[in-house]
Amino acid sequence: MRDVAALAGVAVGTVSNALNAPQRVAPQTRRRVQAAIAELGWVRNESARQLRAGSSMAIGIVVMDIGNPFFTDVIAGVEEFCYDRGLSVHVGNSDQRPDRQDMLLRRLEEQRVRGVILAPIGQRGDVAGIAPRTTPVVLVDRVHDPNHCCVGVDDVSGGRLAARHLLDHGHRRIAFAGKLGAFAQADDRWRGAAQAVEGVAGSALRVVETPAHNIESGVDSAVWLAALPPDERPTAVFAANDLIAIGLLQGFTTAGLAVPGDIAIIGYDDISFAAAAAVPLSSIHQPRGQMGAEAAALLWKEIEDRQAGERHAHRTLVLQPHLVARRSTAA
Amino acid sequence: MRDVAALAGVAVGTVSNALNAPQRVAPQTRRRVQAAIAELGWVRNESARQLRAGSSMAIGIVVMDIGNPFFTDVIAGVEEFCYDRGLSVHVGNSDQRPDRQDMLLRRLEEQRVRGVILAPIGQRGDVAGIAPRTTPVVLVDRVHDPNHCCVGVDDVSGGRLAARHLLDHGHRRIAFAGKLGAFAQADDRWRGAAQAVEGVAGSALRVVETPAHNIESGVDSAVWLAALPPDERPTAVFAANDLIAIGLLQGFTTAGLAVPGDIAIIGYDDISFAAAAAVPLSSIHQPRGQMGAEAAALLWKEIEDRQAGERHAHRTLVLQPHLVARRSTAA
DNA sequence: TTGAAAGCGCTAACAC
DNA sequence: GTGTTAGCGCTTTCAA
Repeated sequence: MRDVAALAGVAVGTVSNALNAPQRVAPQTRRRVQAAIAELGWVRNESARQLRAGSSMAIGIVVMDIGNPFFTDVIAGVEEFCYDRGLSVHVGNSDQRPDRQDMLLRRLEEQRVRGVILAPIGQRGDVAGIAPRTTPVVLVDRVHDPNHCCVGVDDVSGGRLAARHLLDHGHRRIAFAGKLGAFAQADDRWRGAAQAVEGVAGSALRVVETPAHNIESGVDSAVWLAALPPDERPTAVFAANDLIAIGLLQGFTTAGLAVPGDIAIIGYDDISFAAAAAVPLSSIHQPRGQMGAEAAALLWKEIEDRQAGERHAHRTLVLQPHLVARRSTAA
Repeated sequence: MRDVAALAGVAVGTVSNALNAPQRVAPQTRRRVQAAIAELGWVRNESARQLRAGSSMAIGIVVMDIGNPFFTDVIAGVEEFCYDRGLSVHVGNSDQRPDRQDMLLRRLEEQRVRGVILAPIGQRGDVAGIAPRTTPVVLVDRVHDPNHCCVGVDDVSGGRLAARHLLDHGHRRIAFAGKLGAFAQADDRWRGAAQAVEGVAGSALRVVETPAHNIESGVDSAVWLAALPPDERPTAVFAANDLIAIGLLQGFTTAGLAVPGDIAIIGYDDISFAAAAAVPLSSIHQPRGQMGAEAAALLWKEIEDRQAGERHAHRTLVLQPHLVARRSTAA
């Protein structure tokens, strides 16, 4: 910046003003400064700016799996909110590894981001590696944490929606394919479905446990289900997420079972590949972009509250999912 | 840090040394410093560190679509390389918007990242918004740019692979579904396929132009193809990418055409959803993680060269794709 | 082995 | 409107 000032024949303070408070500097001087900047190809040093200013205009977001379309949509929502307000967004991918999540959180703190949005790994919202007393943290896809604002989706309601949809189409022997006891989300979805099924006489919900929530688990479950005697086999499957549902579709197709003719499928998440499947998959849609945007808004509120020295009360926002009926449950 | 020093009863310089050159400070003092840090919950200020040090230990990566599994795998490759070496990675998503790409590039430069990896938007590798004379830039998924190192895949070869595979399975009326004239990649894939088809008498490659490279385009192409008289209709389609291929499968399934019985499909990219389709899709696999890792390695080499004051000669790395045959071309 | 102090590039308060 | 200058938190000589 010294060089710019020298070339423009002004003081460094004037260069700074030309950038940060243009109205305080004469148009002519401003132009000379601009010209000097252009000629020298000077780029402001954000570290110095931040050091002096005491804080950045950036927030961080750390997700547990950037390869999952669900999270990329959440990120997009966050970005939309932030870029509209001139905030930078630092994206991190913990890739399901707790040590990496800690590392990323720690680095964001070292960079003095104003706050972070976290889609945490694991059941508990334990946010080791960051001191929430210092940096505000909003949890996404997780609900009712005493120490943070949260944005989540009502998974019990979503599970109920899915099961009801199947019941409405006359299904009585229903399976739930997913992993229980590991993620609150999956447990809630199952619980909602169980509630719906309990309300209908003669209907039953059977759990097909999977080792994970991925496509492969779905394929395996389909193979297992297809091997059951037809009069015992569920006529519909509710998958804990769309990846499982996609796997189920492939497994059933391979096994020669028609979807939805022989067996119906409904998934959860409504990722774009669900609609794109050979037999478009019914699913429970979560407002992902909105989740991201709301999380960013909550975070920004918390940041402003702290700044103003006001007491901040953590809030949990529970968004409602909705049913998207497609051909896989159309029979 | 002053507080830490005060609490530990040492000078700030000693605290700094305890962190950055532990061997230069007495074990006992070191422990006292550690204790003070823990008690105060102090977190180092990266801005100050950088400002003083003159440079960061971070690189940036900007991709044109973070929702595309292709790029998330590239990112994963970059992260693997960098985290192993203690480098931070700043991920940015230009979301196909040139202004956003410029903005992200500019911000990375303001943050004084050591270099950036860019999966650029658009045909030309025009990297406005960043001064490559200052910050090294490696282009990914793009080839032979005079001003940058590049890592790409041999798309002509990939196109040839795909077409040969179809020809080997007896197909003679082949369609290419994609958008030509917009992306070098798609044009190359078509060119490779055309070369292969030219080599076989009685075979023909017909282009089905799509408005974009997404699922919807694939569905529409399938509808159009399915409407052709069977003896005129191609018996196989080579899709410019897997999204189109996935759309094709859905379109054909809906139209009552069997894949691969009535019509075969081969895609490009080998994203995980290709293997997961109801009829697993053959595809051309690109070493995505490797691309990311190689790009990071090239970038790091360039950074070191500059640092050492050596002349750096840009290199282009062209990786070879390979065929993954699955059921969609199995007939 | 530790302490003292200069200075990285910038902003903002103040003086002119 | 513009110039001068202190100081943000850290690293890194240099001296003790």
